[in-house]
Amino acid sequence: MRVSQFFISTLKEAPAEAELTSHRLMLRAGLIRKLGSGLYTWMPLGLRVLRKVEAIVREEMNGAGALELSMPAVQPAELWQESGRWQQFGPQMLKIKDRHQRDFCFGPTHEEVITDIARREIRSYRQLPVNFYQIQTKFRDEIRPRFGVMRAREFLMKDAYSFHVDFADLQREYRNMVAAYSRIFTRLGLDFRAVAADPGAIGGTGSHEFHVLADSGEDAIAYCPGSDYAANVELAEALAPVAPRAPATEAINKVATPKAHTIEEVSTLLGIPTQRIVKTLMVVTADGREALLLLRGDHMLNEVKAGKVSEAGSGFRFASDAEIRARLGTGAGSMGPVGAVLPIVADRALQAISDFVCGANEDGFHFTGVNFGRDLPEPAAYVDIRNVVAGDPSPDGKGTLDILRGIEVGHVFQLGTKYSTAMNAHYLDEQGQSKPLEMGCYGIGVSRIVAAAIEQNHDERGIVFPDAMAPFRLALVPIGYRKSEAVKAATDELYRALVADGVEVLLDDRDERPGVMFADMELTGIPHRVTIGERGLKNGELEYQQRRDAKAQPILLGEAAGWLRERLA
RNA sequence: CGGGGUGUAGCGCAGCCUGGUAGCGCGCCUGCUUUGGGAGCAGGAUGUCGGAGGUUCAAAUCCUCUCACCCCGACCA
Repeated sequence: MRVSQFFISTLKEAPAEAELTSHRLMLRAGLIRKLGSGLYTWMPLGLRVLRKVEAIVREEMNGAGALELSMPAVQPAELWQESGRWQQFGPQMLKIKDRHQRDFCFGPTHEEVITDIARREIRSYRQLPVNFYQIQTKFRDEIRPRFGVMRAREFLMKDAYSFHVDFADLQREYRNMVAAYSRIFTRLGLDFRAVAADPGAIGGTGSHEFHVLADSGEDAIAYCPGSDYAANVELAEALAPVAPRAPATEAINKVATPKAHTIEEVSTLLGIPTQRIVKTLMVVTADGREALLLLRGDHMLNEVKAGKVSEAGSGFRFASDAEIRARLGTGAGSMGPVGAVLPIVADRALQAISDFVCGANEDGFHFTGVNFGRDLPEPAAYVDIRNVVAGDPSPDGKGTLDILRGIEVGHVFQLGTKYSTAMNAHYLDEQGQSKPLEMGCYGIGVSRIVAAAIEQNHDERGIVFPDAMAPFRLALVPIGYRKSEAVKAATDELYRALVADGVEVLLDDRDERPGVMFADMELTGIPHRVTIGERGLKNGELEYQQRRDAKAQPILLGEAAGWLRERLA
């Protein structure tokens, strides 16, 4: 491709709205343009990248035995009412009406449609197992779209759904998909990690996420350097402390802590480390029950875990200041469990705490020297409701945890019979018995991968695409293409040879100054570059440089085509 | 949805407080010169100042409403 025949539209400055590096670079490089919130046009250059990712995903899915199909993006409401998700999915689903005022949605996912296909088409165990997938545009009306295509409302997703006679076969296919995903992200040249995850709203018995590792990632991953343990922090278990609780040595004492409302402020004021302060949070469940959650001051509440304990239930929220005052007679900065009449949920770490500090349920006062079993009742149970932190023991007992940040680009679920039961998708087994289909589902955020790859691979000059997803493999940059016959002749000959070899080469034949061409080729992340100039041609040489290299190396003009063919193979 | 912020030329921004002819840089167009790291000179085009209403002799500027977008939280590929 010649730049003069293509469309390159780079920017020196990124629009002010773009904060994240990958978003800025995608805009600057002209890969995408924004249409509206969470809506992006993929420009020709960007679309080439997206198609590369798509092709690799497709190849590996096919290779793993999955079958591609294509389902409608617009889906009738009836299916969602049947599964119970028409209401449950909530405002994130874009609901639309047709001319007859019938309800539809723009598909945020396709469990319902595929289950409908399965119940119509799959009648016998002889048709199983089967794994269907598609690569398709999805729409989720996110509360807050951000970071460009990283969290767009309209995005490209590969979604696969498998059906099985029993759970054992589902687990077999699940492992098959995990292996396929690992091949996909490896081929894409990404540094990634598969981690155990919370199945969340989609439900089911087990799930793993695939994360591209990047400091800017929105998810925290707990992993054990000494073993293969890795889990989303949402899920990673914080073990109960092994050390027994030290005996109480202090008497309970009320101290004035004016203007100290946060754990940090109380710690500084009293000169007591945050580990010996107990943090009290008041929550209200969806059905109006109230409870207190207790955590060590240096720990953070894990809302996913807390949502699973009965006192909090699913869908709890934090109590408002007014509710706290009404129940405890104090502000949020001085609340505590001593004398409180609410159910208490204590984190496991508190099993080992003694002589601690907590709010006194009186504005501007805290207690010191507090001990469970003496100053307040021992909590009925200690449960895991906190986020693990670096240095915590690994749940597999093989060392300590460390924390990494990642961008979720894939998620696999064992759904079991959740949808097949709700939607009556059954098959007949060998004995002629009707059984619900066991089901798995497997997603990859295709468009998000592009952003994640850039997040992981860039420098001050721009994008550094892994070879496998670059829009072009090689840039030819002639200097004086329209001035020097020698440069033009050498460039055209090399270009023809490379095109004949099937190399995806971009020839910058614009009448631009060298700096402009270099800057554009680097910004857009093309991994290899050959510069052709009169200076080198005098010695029969061209210059070759990889995107990550600081300097170019000379290559002989006569051998260039062959050398590059080998190099790029 | 709660909290914070921004809307002025394609992009980045100034002007607003203290009302009085709408500006700067980059980009774009033309010409000449230049040509190994985002060129120089000369000339040029481009704005319903997000929208509506109000105050005023006069509104980008003050007031009210509204819309859009961005950032921080809960959701997710």
